Amino acid sequence: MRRDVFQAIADPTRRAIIALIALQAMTPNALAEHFDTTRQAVSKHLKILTECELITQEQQGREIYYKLEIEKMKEIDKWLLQFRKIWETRFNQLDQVLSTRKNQKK
Amino acid sequence: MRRDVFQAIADPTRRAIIALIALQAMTPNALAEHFDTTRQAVSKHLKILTECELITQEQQGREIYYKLEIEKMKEIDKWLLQFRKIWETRFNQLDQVLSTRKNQKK
DNA sequence: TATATTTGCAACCAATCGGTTTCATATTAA
DNA sequence: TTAATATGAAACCGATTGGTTGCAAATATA
Repeated sequence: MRRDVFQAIADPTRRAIIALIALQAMTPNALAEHFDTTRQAVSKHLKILTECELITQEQQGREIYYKLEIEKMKEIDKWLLQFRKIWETRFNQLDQVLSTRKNQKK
Repeated sequence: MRRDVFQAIADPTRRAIIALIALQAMTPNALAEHFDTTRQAVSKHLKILTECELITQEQQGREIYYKLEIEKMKEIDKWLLQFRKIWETRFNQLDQVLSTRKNQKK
């Protein structure tokens, strides 16, 4: 069972769940109201998100509040770093082109 | 056929392909040497990456060089933005706690 | 021209995915 | 205590995934 952050955010419903509970912790029932699926389907998504430690649960009576583990989201950011370096370099190169043109105008 | 950037980066082989061609454009054969699969499997991954416009091809004789469209990678960065806001805010909050403690020491 | 190389595509396959319905369990309210 | 509510787990299902093998087409080389 491959279960990592990248596989977790591949599904649009899971991305929406993440975005929702990023704002505030929510119960499966409350979450399910936002989607066109059954509560059980949402529960399955929550299970997957829990398995890759993107979310944690907090029991409150018979309700369970799920909250985002924002630290785990940084893993994606970390992977992106290598590419951000590239596109920032290209931006700088473009910057140089522009400033060179400016100098030529002088 | 759902085909977006998030689904594309869900597979570890595809993430590796992206990382490789980020450094320099490569042919399917050259890429396949880096993996424990057939060239055809790599070709399938390239097709998926092409479909979501993460990579483009450039024919050179009978060889085809695939290169990364770094701009498309920014879509992931863009989605991450909403969460980066949160974790930066939390960092600032921690910062405030630390500076408050400093003041208390005075 | 005949042969080798590079590539994409089609057909097939087992495993996984995302969904459903049904059911069991735990907690709260009447 | 009984009924309602909130939840997770299991069994099932069709579609998709990531892989394979075999083949056809295009280009380069002998």
